Amino acid sequence: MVRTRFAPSPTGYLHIGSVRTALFNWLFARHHGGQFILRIDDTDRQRNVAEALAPILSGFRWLGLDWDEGAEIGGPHGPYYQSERLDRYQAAAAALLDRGLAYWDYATEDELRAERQEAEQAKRPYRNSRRWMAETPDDRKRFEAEGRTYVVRLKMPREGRCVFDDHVRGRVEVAWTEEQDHVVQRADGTVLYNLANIVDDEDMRISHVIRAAEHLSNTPRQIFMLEGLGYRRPEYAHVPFVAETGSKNKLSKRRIGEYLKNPEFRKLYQHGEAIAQAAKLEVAAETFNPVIVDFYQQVGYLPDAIVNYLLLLGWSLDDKTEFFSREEMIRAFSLERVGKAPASFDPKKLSAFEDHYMRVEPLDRKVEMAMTFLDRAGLTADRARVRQVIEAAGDRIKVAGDILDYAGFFVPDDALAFDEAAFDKRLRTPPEAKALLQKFQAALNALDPYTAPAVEQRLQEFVQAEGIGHNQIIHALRVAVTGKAVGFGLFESLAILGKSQCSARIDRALSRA
RNA sequence: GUCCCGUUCGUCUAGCCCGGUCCAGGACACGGCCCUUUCAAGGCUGUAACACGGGUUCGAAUCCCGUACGGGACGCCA
Repeated sequence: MVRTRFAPSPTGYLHIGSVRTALFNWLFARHHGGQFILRIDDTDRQRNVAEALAPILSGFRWLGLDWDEGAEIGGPHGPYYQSERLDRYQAAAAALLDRGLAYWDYATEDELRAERQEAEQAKRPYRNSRRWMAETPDDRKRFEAEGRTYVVRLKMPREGRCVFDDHVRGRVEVAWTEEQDHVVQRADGTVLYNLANIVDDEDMRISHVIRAAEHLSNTPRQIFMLEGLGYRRPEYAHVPFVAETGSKNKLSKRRIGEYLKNPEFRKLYQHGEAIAQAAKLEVAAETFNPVIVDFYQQVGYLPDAIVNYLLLLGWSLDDKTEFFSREEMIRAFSLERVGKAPASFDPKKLSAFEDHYMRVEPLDRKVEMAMTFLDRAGLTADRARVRQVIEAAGDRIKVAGDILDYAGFFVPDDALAFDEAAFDKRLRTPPEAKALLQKFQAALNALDPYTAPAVEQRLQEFVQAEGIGHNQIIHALRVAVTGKAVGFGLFESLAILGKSQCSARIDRALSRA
């Protein structure tokens, strides 16, 4: 039975690279008809775990990555919060001591530092001297008589090699001499990640550990412990980290200032920022960041686009296929086709996926998404009109928040904002503009029905009768009724607004000019 | 410093394990033309890469060695 897991720390945000790892775990489990477990790597010391966890769980739900056991839903192998599992870890630490695989270390930090420095100066690799190692009650008494406190350290092998197979990297061999006597339990009894991790994986019957490559070096010490404790050895797959745009550095949320110097990254960010402003979103600087999944959720990206993009971040099926439905990706996914090199986060590519998915998104769903953005922006929008605008805008709406580019269709006529530069250029500057517009307004007002084709026909007749070019009327008309220099089809725009609104807006523009 | 890893068009990548079908395929981006009331979109079309140096071989993106560059891990963090 395949069982995979993802174990986020409750940090308050979901990093795009983490989601990619989670997605691979999810896909692998689903591909094999197994289970995906969402375990929470919190610690005793953390406060407000629920609060910090909420955005993470919300991100998972939004992306459609459902879990079979874990946070909020429980399951037969819980508890799924590390903070509630301390007794299990302590029992494991005790067992390691019992079996001679770990020892009580009474060294002070100063003593250890001195040893490290000494090794460094002698240019030889540091290795714990085990001078303050206690393995018997007598040893312990002696050290404790000196007022020392202890931590529990692994008594790592000092010869031979650790060998394991990795679904991504192939066979991995590490000399045990490369390994330190790692601490597994602190003086206060709490345990460290590596121990907690193997205990959890054992208890939760995890069959495949799919995690970021930075954990590769944790693997030998984990294998040492789990074999000593008689646990099953899971299969491993270490997937490369997600790199920055155009570099090989690990993508980090803190370096956003740096990333904004990249034109493509900045474009992605500013687009989102404009939407957030128009929609009056209260965004936290902490999470309003294209490195964090929240960002996409907030400005109205489609989860399918994000997931499809993330899938190709380090995985590919062949040399052609790019688009995968959930079913297709579940069927096609395999660890063997995960690449070994870091994959760079590419904002352009992500936008391209978003474009594609938005294009095939059913109209009703787009209307639904757009409504929430209009709502937040404080615009009272009629559903039928939203639908018309979305239809007319077509693929100009790349993310749901883009509906706010067409806010002009949802404001009262006397509140329409004009693009001043366009207004000057099209209405104030050309000497004949006002007269033509006024004349055409009269022609439009006589029109019935007021449909896009009818408006277009009337315009053709008008330019012929007047002996003018299209350009002499079209631009002025667009600015007058939409306030903007650009937009979707002018005739559709007029038809959507209707005769009375168009006429009122033209009146207002004329008096203003 | 020690150990491990990576390097294919501007970008993301396929191909590498099992050498010839690769004068390297796809996508995105970019250029040109067409279409066009603006902005998009669409159609056609084009530019563009095996990090470098040796070796093995009839033949190397693919195998071996070295160099350069980049990265990751080296915690009483997770």
